Amino acid sequence: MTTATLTSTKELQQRLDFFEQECRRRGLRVTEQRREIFKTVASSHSHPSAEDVFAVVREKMSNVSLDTVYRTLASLADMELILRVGTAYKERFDGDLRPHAHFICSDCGEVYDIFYNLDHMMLPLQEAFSCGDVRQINLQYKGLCKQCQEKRKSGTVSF
Amino acid sequence: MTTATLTSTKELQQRLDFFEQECRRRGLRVTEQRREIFKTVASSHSHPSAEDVFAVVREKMSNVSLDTVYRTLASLADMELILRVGTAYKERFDGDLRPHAHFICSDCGEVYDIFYNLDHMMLPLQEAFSCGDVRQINLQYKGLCKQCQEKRKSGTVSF
DNA sequence: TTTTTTGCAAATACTTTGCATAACG
DNA sequence: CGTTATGCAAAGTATTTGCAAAAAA
Repeated sequence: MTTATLTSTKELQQRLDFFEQECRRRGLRVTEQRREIFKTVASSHSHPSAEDVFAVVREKMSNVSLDTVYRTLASLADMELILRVGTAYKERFDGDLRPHAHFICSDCGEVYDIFYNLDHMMLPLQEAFSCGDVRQINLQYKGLCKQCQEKRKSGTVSF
Repeated sequence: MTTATLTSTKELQQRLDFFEQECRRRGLRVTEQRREIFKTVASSHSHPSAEDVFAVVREKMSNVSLDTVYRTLASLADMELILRVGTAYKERFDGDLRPHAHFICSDCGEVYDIFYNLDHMMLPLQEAFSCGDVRQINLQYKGLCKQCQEKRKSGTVSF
């Protein structure tokens, strides 16, 4: 299995610079909390939850609050500076067992089917099997659905 | 975009038969609630949430409870008769923006990185773009990690 | 100085659990 | 009849929100 190279100090600094640049570009203020929260996720290789991030950041900033961590993680994900492993929405179920992918709207959470031959998705399967017993392959395309694109254009939402 | 064929009555009946067969094989009782909940998800094309399923089932069985729906959906997913669109765990974040896939354990929720060239994942992208503006591709392999496999073997958990 | 962000506390959503009764096999 | 599943109510997690004070630009 390919091992991830640990992020170097130089690389991390570059990412921090880009983070600040992106904040400024979007008119978001570069606060100590945002910087620490971003640094924590950017340098972690363990896919931390909000609570995990909170625990780490708390060691440096004893007064940071959990809701700031939630708010910041959400905005960092919106800015595409970090990724969500899941979908940020309540669980949904699918009774269609035919192989297919999903488009998931990151604004409204709507799920659309994408039927397509997914045989080539099986290629990394051998890699995956080194982690455990693979029972299901889940291919998701995340982004903004047409309706939410329109809403952002016309409305006050300005992300 | 390829359109899903609506599940025919015959096909649905076959799936219901298989559902009963699977319940019996695992020593689970075939109750009216389980049958209705399975039928609802199996014949839906809208990726319903637990609440959605509850609302539909309630029309036929006015006294069904939401916790039964939750319990049944969980066991149907464990039996692999239906799929979870998400991961059934709290959200986790990833600071590594290099393209890679994830193995996610359906028992403990642990996430493992799978580094692999994902260029061929881009193929269904055109399909996905008909739904909206794709910002991220998420490839998940779900199953049991090695540790949880051991736990099931040795312990009392018998799914 | 003006506007955004934070921390606190409280509220909300979603999901799970204990227990007595009902229902399956 | 013995065991499993259900419904009810209550608890438990995860996440979000309103608001006054603090901090960035």
